[in-house]
Amino acid sequence: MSEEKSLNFLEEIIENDLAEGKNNGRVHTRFPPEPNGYLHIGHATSICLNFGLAKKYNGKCNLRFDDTNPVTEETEYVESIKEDIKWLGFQWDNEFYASDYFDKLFAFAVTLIKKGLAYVDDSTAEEIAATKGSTVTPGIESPYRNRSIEENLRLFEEMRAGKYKDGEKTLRARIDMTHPNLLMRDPLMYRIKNEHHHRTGDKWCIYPMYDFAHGQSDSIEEITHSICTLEFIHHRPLYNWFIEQLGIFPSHQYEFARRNLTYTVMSKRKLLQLVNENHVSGWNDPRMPTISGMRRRGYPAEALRQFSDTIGIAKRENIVDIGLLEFCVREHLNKTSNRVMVVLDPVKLVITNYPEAQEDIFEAENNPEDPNGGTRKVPFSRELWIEREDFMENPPKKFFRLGPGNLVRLKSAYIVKCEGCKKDEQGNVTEVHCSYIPESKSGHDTSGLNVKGTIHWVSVPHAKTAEVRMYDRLFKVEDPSNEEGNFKDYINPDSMHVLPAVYIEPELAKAIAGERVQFMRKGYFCVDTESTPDKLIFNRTVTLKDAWAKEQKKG
RNA sequence: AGUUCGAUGGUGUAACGGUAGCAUCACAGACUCUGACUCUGUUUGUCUAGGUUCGAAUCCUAGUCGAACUACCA
Repeated sequence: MSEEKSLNFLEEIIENDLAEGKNNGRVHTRFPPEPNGYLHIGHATSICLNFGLAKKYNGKCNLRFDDTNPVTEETEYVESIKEDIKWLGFQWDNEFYASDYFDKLFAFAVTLIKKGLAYVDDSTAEEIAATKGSTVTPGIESPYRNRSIEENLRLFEEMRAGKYKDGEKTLRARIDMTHPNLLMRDPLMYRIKNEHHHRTGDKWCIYPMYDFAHGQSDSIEEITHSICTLEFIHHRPLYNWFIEQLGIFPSHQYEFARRNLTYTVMSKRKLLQLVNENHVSGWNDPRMPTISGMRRRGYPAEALRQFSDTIGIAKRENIVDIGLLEFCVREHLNKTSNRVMVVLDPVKLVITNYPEAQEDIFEAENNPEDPNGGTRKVPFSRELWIEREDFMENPPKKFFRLGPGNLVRLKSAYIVKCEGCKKDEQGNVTEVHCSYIPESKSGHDTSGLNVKGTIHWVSVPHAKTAEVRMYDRLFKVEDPSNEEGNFKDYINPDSMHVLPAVYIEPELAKAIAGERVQFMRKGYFCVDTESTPDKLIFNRTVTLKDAWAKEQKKG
């Protein structure tokens, strides 16, 4: 019996609408990005919401690019957005562009002019701002507000025909300059931009403002539930006003609070800065909170969807702990990724009683969480690489790894007993010496020994190498946008640490780009897109939880 | 200051007048050929003050705190 999961507030609205027979039981949502940047994890939430709701209620979801500003928009962004949505596991029912509606929007504008509800204004941007008023003072009506319908019609046609320069004239809605909602004080509908548009080319030199395009675009597509973030709540009365005056399909807008994440920034403006100023390698840098960055980092789409589902949706301010995202990533990766042995910070282990010419080939389980995960062959010899941190000459009480006299299991191989180490003049350990117990062979252990610690290793003569990029949080503080000064002052200088040549078990050399594995006891890693068979590159997706590190911190 | 929205453990989210629940985090323990995973247990919360009611996180009033709005951006 499955637990009845409680509905979020949008699902409640939809179920009420359905119960009342609104829109003939139709549910139609849309995801409306502006193609001026790459999608980030916040968009992922919105995508999961819009596509998820459509799916849940047997409805449809459009992808619509809100491309009303030719200056900032590019085809590159359109392509990346489509790729990200598909990768997340969603397919849109229709692909539309606000620019598809430029003719209709122009006609809407003409309709409003004819109703005396829009006028051409010759005021400059500064004049319009100055007469806007404020939250406590009313605005002042433009001297051009009462032009005749005929004159407005003529001037608007002239605007379209290219008779005027950028900024010389605008088309404004004629609403109420004393309205408490600043957006209702004769908002701009059209502005002149003699710019080439990524889709309409040079057909237009006037472009509708977002506010004059968005609501009507939803209406044209007969979107039943227009879901957006909270900051558009003040725009809703304006969208409704346009829809009512035009007498077109009444889409209804609902707002939710955007999700913020700790240790990162989410605004496109800030992300663009990180890219342009080379704080990161690009929009898909694995440290970026973009969908493409997370994909490259190795975050599975399932984890992003799970995360979106877990954090839910509401209308209150929030900042979600990035640990929650990392939990979702680990949870999925734990079930799906193969285990391999990689030594990141090596020191040599010599098994003094193991013959020099000898080697063993062990059969190691790929994934203990997956019964069908299969096995792989791992070669073993007298000399192995192990992690430097897995040996201590004077270990503390709860240290379960190698120290003089200690017994430790070499994963998938033998139990060894530590006999000491070799050091250089500076006192650095150069070799750890052990003896192995032949009866303790993995899978055929008759030694009767029970050891507390297990460590990973790579056979020295068989080892291959790879570059590993150890990623950490991009920022040092939880909420960089809310700190004193510039958010860039809080960039974590150690957000990427490159290990040029770590030792990997030979089987791993076959890994291909995008492949995700668990480096045993170290974390989840993913083969980077820049990786080649000659030069393997791994990105650290996320660490494993580390109870020992925590124990040490306690001191 | 005005308008609008909001306030439940550290974080996120439920409870729709009737036992404050879930996830994560933290802590303790069990298990372990990954100090992972898994399992068990524990701590921590209704912004404040009044009111209505047998009963209030929920309804009412007042206050407090937070956010958004004053781009020819979206």
